[in-house]
Amino acid sequence: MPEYVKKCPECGGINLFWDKEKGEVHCKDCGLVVEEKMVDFGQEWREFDDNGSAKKRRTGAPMTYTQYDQGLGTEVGVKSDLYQLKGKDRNKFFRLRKWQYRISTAIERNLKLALAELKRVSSYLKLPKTVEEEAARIYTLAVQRGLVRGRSMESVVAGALYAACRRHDVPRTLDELSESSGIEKKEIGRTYRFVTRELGITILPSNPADYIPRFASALKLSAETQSKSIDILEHAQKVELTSGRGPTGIAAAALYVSALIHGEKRTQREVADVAGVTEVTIRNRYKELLEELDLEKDIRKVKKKRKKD
DNA sequence: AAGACGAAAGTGGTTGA
DNA sequence: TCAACAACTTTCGTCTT
Repeated sequence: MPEYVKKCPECGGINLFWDKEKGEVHCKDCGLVVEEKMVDFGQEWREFDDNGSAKKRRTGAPMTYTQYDQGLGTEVGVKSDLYQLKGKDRNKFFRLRKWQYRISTAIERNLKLALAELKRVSSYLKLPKTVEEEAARIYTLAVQRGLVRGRSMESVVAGALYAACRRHDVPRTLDELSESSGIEKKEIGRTYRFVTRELGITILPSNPADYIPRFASALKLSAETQSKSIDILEHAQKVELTSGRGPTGIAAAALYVSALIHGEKRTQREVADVAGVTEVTIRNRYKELLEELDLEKDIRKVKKKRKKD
């Protein structure tokens, strides 16, 4: 059973499908993405009160990276244990404790703040839990390696989120991340590259097809147009038109062409806006697509048809 | 008049010497 | 570290619908 029952505003069908992995709800009948930014109904595990919340929990939290110490804190000895030691050992123990305390509080304080920010941005973009977890993991690693030094915490959070999105094939554009985090696009890109390189995270170039449903829905295009554009993309990939190019531009061009073919014309500007690229880029990709994939005949057909009407 | 097209110059990033 | 380079953008003039 779906979490809620709702009708598709486009076709009235109730065959809505919640793709938790991508954080999108789409209609299986017409392909409309009804709500791409789902509210997360999941249990809220984090606690924001500052007074020893970890100890006050009634139940144990699941092991999770969105918890600043993964829910499994370690303390070096408790006071009462210390009195069993003597002299040097005891001093050593105190020193250790002090260091442990200093390091961990510094890191923890940072993580606490950062994860709150991460959570905020993530819920603004309505990212799925898995992505949020991944981002938190990446951020935690980054802090432990001191990669945040010299960079703003927020930008690293944004970078981690972006990386996590990419890894989970839940593409959000840099623009979207930038808008929701208030960090400049360049900066996010920079820290994203830095962090992934330093942590040795390999990220596959994102697949243009992943962007199609979202763009198509923003443009209110039919399901046929959508699947046609995915066909085009697959074809384009075989001819190696896609490598080296920005995935959003290609996705946008494919969508533009297939909309044209299906008589659901959108202007280049409209498509460009939702895809976050310029008309020029669409034109360039579009031209390449036409050259390589002999789609001219399809387009001519549509044009003739339109003359008749 | 709006949209499509293309040329030219500029930007930020990668790569290779 | 610097220069060449590719992709993409911005801007602007021209053609098409």
